[in-house]
Amino acid sequence: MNVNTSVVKKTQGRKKIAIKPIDNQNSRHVTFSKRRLGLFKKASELCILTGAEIVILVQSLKRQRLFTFGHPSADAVIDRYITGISSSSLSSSTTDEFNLQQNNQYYSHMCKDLEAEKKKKENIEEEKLVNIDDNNNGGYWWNEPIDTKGIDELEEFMVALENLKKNKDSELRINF
Amino acid sequence: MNVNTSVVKKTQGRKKIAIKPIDNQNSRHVTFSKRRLGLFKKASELCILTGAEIVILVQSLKRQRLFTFGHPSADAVIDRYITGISSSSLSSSTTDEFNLQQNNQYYSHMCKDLEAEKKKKENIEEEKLVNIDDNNNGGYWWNEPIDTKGIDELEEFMVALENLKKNKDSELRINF
DNA sequence: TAGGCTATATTTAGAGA
DNA sequence: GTCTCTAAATATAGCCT
Repeated sequence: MNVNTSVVKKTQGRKKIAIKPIDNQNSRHVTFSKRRLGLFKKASELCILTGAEIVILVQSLKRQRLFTFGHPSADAVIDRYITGISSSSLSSSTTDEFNLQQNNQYYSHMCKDLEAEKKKKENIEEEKLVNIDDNNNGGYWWNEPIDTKGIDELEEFMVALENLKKNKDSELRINF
Repeated sequence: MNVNTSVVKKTQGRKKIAIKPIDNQNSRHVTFSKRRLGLFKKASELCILTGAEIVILVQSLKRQRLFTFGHPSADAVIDRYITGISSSSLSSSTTDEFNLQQNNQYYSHMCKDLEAEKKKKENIEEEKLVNIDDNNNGGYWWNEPIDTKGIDELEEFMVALENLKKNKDSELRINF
């Protein structure tokens, strides 16, 4: 009277878990993926709702893959972080253009298109940068994972970023 | 038969909102605070659950206040990001020590103590760094807001961080 | 290995203190 | 500006495909 009779719940639903390291390799990976996505979604909502500028770097423990989220773009905000300049509100198109170039080497996606993008993820290698809503909110994006072998590119990226930083006084003095 | 009779709901409960810029200054601030906290909490959970290393920079639009979250510490991960080094898994205590020093100039809190800390937030100016669980998970922390006037300190911090980066080859070659 | 599917665990909007 | 309280909106753990 229990095997497969009456109203058997299809799933147990979400189970309560303790916030402690997940031992099982597989579940940990699943959780990592799901929650990383959730985190980025929350971040994008915070961006849109409050106009905040956010950067998130997430590095997986095992795979050493780096995921980033940024609005208006990770490098723009990090750059601002590094230089200590808070030139306020909206980033100029000049800066954004620069950033787009910088980020062009990664597979990038717009926040709002996450759901759609996920469905054609197989073709992701082909895409370089998808920019959709760049007038109002400024555009959100995040990188696809860059495994350890891609670190060289990352390093180049950061070198470029640092150069940007150093030249900011003369070249990127926007509204500060 | 409606004013204040029978079962009147105490609150409307959570209302559904559209993800678009909040016009009302006050609600936007409230939302910013609440969701920023929620974001950091999610991040800390992701850290603990999957052992990921995370950095989050959040800059408010109006006040230009900078909030950061980091595990094992923002500077450590950013540094790794900058140098492009992914020396894997657990950070050495040496690095952590360094980071603690670096972060010491900010009001820092441990993730797990957020709830408790909030209650004595008034005394926050007095505290410098609260480190609680530094053996297993490595320790999480986030900064209290640093307004525009504190940018100088931030700049100093980043300079120190960059120095760390430059000297890494000779000084901080841990396990890479 | 990643994508659906519920049923719950959590988060949080709105209002008050 | 912050903290609490509630009820409803979301996020997501464990399964299954």
